[in-house]
Amino acid sequence: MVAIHITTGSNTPIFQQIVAQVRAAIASGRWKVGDPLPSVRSLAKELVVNHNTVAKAYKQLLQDGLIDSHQGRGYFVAKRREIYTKAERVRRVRKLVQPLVSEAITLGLSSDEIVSLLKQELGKLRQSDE
Amino acid sequence: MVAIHITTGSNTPIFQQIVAQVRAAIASGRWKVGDPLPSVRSLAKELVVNHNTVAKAYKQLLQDGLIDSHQGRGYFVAKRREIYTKAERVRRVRKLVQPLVSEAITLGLSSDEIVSLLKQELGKLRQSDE
DNA sequence: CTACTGTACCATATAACGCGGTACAGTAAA
DNA sequence: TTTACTGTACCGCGTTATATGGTACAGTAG
Repeated sequence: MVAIHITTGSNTPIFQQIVAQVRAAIASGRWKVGDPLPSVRSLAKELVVNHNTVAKAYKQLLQDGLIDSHQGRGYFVAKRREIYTKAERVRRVRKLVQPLVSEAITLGLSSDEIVSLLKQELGKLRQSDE
Repeated sequence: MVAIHITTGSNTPIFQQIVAQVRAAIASGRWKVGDPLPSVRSLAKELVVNHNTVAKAYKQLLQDGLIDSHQGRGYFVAKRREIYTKAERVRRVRKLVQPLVSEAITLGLSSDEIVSLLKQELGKLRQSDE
């Protein structure tokens, strides 16, 4: 069991769906440092997609520093590294927050509701991160 | 002055950049109900893009119910309509919040920092909404 | 040796994106 | 009415992104 599922015919590319879900699995603590990821070929087989598509997703995660690769052994959840400066990390998150706020407000949600939803999602994470 | 600017060579399509910025302008209160949007052709000229690209963006915003169109007159910021049920709106926002949380956490931000960033962006909005 | 890993290619097909052009209907002011 | 704007709908074209299928090679572990 891998707990990754994709939706073909979606507006978001398959490889991005994989990236997002691996990222979520790591962020939530479901996958811990050192845990092996499903191999490129096995995950491709399970999702019924091409192995190149999975490889593309893993390549992205590797570049983001979220996973390590060991030729012949596989991919593993990486120890958290600071690949960006504090300012850069804040900048990146802000860039994600802005469209979220715009959409949520135009959808008719109140500020309190938005904050509440965020806290709710944050609450789903494990406290295991020091 | 229109206060819309795009970045060519970005990973996000031009028409989506336009959608996001119009949405932000409306959400922030900078553009109010009834305000005319720049015409398809004039905005296209200003951004140095094709008029079809702007039309595509406006079509999206029209479908989202954020703007009204009047043939021969132009586009105008629409009165807020509830085109989705409460549950559906929450569901949509949650779908946006989840990847944000994943990315922010894996980037190394604390929950408090994330909440703080959100509140900060919310604070930039006008209180003019009823 | 064998079967698994990552990794790197290649060619191909399809779709998305953006451009340029054309066209037509509605609106408003000269 | 004429003119100059508006939205709107096409068409074709080129470029890029996405995904597929195949092949190949190097490293790892039993």
